[in-house]
Amino acid sequence: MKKKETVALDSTCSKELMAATDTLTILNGKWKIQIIATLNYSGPLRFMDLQRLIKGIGSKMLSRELQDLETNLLVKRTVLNTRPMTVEYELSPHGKSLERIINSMRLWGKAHRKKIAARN
Amino acid sequence: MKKKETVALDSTCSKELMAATDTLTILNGKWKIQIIATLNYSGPLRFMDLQRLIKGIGSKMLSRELQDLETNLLVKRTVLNTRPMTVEYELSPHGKSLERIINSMRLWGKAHRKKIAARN
DNA sequence: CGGGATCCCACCGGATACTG
DNA sequence: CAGTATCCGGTGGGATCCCG
Repeated sequence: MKKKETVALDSTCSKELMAATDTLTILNGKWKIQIIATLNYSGPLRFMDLQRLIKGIGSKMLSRELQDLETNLLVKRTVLNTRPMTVEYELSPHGKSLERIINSMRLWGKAHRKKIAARN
Repeated sequence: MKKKETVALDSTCSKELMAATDTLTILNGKWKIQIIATLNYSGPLRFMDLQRLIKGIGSKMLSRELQDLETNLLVKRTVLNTRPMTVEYELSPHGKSLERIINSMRLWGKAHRKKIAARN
């Protein structure tokens, strides 16, 4: 017997496309990629260290973007029992799984720059 | 003599990361991915056909997003000599080169949904 | 048919100040 | 140290109307 299709295939298959848009939305925001890349490169970092490493970001934005990433389980937040308090942020395995995609985007972006530059 | 580094390698190598952010920016906007995927699937389409296929988009947004994509050389716009006028849009080869990335994002997005759903 | 012009609002993101 | 509160300008995107 014939296996039933799990997804209705309309012309654009927008149900499937939503997953791509989800990824875009999660990565969106002025600092998300830098935060992820910084944590991926440097390992666990405290709030202030992140702010120092990511040039130009304010504490409000850093805080909000980290909360977004934590909500999406990409970043783990750990409060250390010290005085004054310190908090460590680190990429979760799920967060690290973004490395391949970010790298693809980095490569495509570089190729794209050349295309645009050659456009005159 | 020593070749000079073209990019200063700070801890996060933000110059390289910019290319990834570029890609994000180009793909950003509520409808870009749908437009690209629709053109990729259906081939050349007229303005109205696109609007019919992409449920919910208004003419203003469709127009603006298409202009963005055209500026970035992802889409080719062709005005046909008919009455009343018709315009055809199609993906450029450069635009088609996004297919792999969009597909990666689609797969990651699906995996991410499961992760989030299992979070309880 | 293929858009542009206008209005409108929600949200993004920066600056500054403040708190436990 | 690690944030939150507040204010504020800019932009994204929808609705509607209009034009060649």
